[in-house]
Amino acid sequence: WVKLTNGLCLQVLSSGNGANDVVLQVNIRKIDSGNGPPRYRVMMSDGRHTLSSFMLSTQLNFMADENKLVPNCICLLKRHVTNILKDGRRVVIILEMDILKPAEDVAGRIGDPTPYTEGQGKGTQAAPNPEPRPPLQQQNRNERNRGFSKDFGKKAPSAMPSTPGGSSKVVPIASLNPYQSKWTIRARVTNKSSIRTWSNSRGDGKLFSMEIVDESGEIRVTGFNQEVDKYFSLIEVGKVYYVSKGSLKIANKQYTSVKNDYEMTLNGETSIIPCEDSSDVPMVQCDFVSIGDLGNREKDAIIDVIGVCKGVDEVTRLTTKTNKEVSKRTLNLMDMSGKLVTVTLWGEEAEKFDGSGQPIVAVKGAKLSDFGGRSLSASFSSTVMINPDIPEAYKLRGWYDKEGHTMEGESLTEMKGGSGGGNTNWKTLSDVKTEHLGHGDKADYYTCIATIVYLRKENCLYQACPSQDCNKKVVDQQNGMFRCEKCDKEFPNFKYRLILSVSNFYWTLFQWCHTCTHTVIYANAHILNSCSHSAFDEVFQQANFNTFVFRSRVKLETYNDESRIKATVMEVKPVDHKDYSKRLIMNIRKLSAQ
DNA sequence: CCCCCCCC
Repeated sequence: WVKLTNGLCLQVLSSGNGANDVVLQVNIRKIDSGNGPPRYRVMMSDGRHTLSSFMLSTQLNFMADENKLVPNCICLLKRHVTNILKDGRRVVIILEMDILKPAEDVAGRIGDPTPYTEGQGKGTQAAPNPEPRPPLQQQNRNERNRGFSKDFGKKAPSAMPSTPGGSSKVVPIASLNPYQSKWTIRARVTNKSSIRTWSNSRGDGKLFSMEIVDESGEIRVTGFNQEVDKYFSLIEVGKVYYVSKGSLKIANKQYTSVKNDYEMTLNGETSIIPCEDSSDVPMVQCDFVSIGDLGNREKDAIIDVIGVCKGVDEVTRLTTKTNKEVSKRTLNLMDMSGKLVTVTLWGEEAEKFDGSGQPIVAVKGAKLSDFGGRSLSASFSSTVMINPDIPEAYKLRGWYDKEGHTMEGESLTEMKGGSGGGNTNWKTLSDVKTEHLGHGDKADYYTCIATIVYLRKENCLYQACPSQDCNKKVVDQQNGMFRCEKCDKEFPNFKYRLILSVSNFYWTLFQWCHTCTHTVIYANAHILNSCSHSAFDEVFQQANFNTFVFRSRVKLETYNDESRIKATVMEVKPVDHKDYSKRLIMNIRKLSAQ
């Protein structure tokens, strides 16, 4: 059972743009629209009056085409815009509407509404509305308006330049739609692309795009060709502009996180004029997703994220499949969900990123990938903000400094290598044993802080293939040649490589990767091979009783019918004592809480 | 009218 919002039909008509939850009964007919898409004229009844000046916006045509929107059904009008025609008549374009009750459940026309005629309350919103507005509805309206007032842009007129179209009314971005062309918005540029060219079957050209924001919302704006020449250099990120006229079309949500159903294209009628007095225009609009919720989002979703940068990798250069050189850097962000996620930055953003002091990092428009479970990548339309001046950032900073920093956090991104911090699988050597790491199908990786107590000198050197990047042990052919099975080649020479193993009372065998070896013993393989016994011993003696962070891989291996755990050290790093202490304190807290 | 964003 639904009740029509008696008397509110006229309010819709007079309220201009925006959102009004008004319950109305529908009558509808198709009108002749020539070659264009069909258009539907809608007559609405609020139980008291009928108004025939509604039009269904074409993106809602499906409601009529599918015979859902039929005479007598009851609808909730959620969003509309009122156009004033040249002759002064008003037309209400329905932008968003839900069907509350299908026609078959409604016993015909409700009440005995009379047609409203122009002049019956003309001029103001003082339409006949004898019943007081229900308080709940008032509340709803305010919520839906997201806080922007009816006096939106009221401070603008004094500073308002004349616009080419002669329209001087500053309207909120949220009210822009394809059915009105005379408007001016006042908005801040939050993101601006570089100039890009394209060439395809439909032609070629150049373009740039930007994102602009005001108190009511945001919109993506694109300029092509002449508009690039006209406006690209004028536009500065962070500045506020009056933008008048432009074409609105339905946005393709696939490529943007901008929260607007429409996108704007600059055209010959457009004017863009800088606005100096702009402190009241917001800086940026974000709709942050908790890192803990990223698992519930679909792959390739474009989302906004904010977190504390718990760890950061070095920048690396890589060549893409399309032979393009690009810089890459990954960071780990943690938020109040206690979850971490890896975020990849690219290009200049990767190069200049400074993660020192664990800054708050917000990324607007990051792309969610399923790599390693869940990870994020900054894409061409992303905005990366370091310690942004927004409430969410201060809240997060406060939380992290007070309690968050003691949390290890759990990462949504399962890392196979690298550090990034925060998601390291820390184990003691006895944990490795008692938890039977390496006994599964896949190898296990862990990190431990350990001290070298013994390095085996025997067989620490081997003769390896001399070709670059091949470290396979060569077979001495006993004729002065050395054969590499991997390269399937014979060489007159080889290179000495170090491989160290260690036995101790915790562990049976460590095999050290070559690069790691150099961290723990300060000698070159060729020198070691040729130096004196005492010098050789000295090198090994020096290595003992040094403590490092070891990242290792463990896997059960079988040979000669005997299975044993083989551990290979993948990375050796000096101990970061501050970080180590923090982790110990955290562990103590965990224990004391049990 | 573009929609290209990479790598593990």
